[in-house]
Amino acid sequence: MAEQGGGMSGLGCLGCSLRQRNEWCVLSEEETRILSRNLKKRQYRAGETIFSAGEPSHGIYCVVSGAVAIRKGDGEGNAVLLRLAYPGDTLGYRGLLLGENRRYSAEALGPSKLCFVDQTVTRLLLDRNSALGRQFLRRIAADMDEAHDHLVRNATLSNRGKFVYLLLALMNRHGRTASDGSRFMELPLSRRDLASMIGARHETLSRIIGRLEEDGLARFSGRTVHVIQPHSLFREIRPPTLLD
Amino acid sequence: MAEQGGGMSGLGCLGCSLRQRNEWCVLSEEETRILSRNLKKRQYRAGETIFSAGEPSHGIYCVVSGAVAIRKGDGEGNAVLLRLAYPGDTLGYRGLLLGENRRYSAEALGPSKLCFVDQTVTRLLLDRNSALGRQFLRRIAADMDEAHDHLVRNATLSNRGKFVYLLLALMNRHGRTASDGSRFMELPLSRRDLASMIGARHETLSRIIGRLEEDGLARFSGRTVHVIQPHSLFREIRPPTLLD
DNA sequence: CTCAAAATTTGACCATCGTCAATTAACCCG
DNA sequence: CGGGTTAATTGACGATGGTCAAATTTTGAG
Repeated sequence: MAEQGGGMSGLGCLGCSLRQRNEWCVLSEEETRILSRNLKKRQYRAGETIFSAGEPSHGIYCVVSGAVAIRKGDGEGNAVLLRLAYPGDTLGYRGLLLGENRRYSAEALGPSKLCFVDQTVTRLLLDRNSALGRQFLRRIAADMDEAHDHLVRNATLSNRGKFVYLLLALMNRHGRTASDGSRFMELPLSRRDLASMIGARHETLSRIIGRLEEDGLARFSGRTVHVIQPHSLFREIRPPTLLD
Repeated sequence: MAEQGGGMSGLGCLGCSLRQRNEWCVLSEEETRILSRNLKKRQYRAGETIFSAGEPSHGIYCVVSGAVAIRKGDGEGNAVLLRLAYPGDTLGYRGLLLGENRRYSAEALGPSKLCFVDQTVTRLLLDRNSALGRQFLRRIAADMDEAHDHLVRNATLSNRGKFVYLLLALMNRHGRTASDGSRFMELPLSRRDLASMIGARHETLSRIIGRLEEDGLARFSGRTVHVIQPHSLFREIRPPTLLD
């Protein structure tokens, strides 16, 4: 039998700290118990596939811990890493709403826990609690904004700019600040995946990384990155157009 | 007093042919009347701004006729044309859901009619008819898919490829087929806007267009485009990887 | 620990793209 | 219709990015 809930043993979702921060927060205590009883929590190994593009949607996933890569192909072998999902994020709501097959794949980047909520349960809860629907609307609207911002950056920035932006974004999630103000992190992605996130070849990314090191903006060693002066990176993508 | 409804005089929204095809189709006759009484229909001239990024959202817009450009800036003067909206499309729902200011601008490309529905009315209807919320969810989910596809294309295709794709998409909306199978259309956009849609400079677009003409794939004259063999254009973006 | 496979880096080379500048064409207001 | 402004094209050139190939490093299975 699958473990239930997100946190301490018997409490189920009620004890899940994530509940405060995602759409399920509007559920009553009883509704939360329904959710608890009907979800399947599962641990994924690094690299394991959670679901794949093209297969039917049976429900949604909620990231509990770890990080998940959202990949989408163009039908010709080329696959792009669209975004990363983190604890509190909900995946695969599109199938729930449109009843279509999955349009992208989800893969655990490292060891990750996800909760699966079947369609029937979600629909039941959506019917019982209209606020839940509103929460989903907000979630999607926010995702939409993010996608639009992404589109604008892609149209505006050079590959180097896009990568710098990506680095800063990853740093926000994965970085730690040292006592001297410099920041460092362990990259959750291979170079190939980093390259696919900015729509460039991995060879190109290698060179971009090389140039960033030459320019003294960052130091790369395997998956470890040190950014000495985060400010300098910011300047890269926010050029001194007007006085800032 | 603003005109009401979308079609023949007294019928209001009930007579609006668009209603069949957008989210409002789930409203009852009485709810539709409420909608009719509370919307403001307005004609916009070519180039006229419907709303601008940064200003507060007071409601949503429904495109009745014409075409609308959705523009989004990156905060540094660079503005990108994200997409075009056509009759039946709903604009600006994000503000309704998140209560935030507009994140993009909307501008009439040619003479266009739009209906404005105030927040309070939309919320009233959303409360009365829960199916309406579901419709909005579907709408946004579909928009989301489109945005993701856009992201994948941007990461995958060259500028030429992106432009060919754009041409074919515009052809679907604006094109007519001649007796010999060739297609032609009047472009709804300036070269600059076309360029910004594919994230390229207008000089680059000029050269892409030049090369497409050299290659005999299309003929451009002002805003008129002739595509002799639509198949050849398709081949551009769907290379003969495997046997098709 | 060892070895093979996969990932990453590097080089060479060419195509594409952006920038600056100059020209030409199209458009709008009066 | 004219004049001025904006849009579009073209050229030159440097910068960036993609492709192919080879070398090097890292990773993972056994």
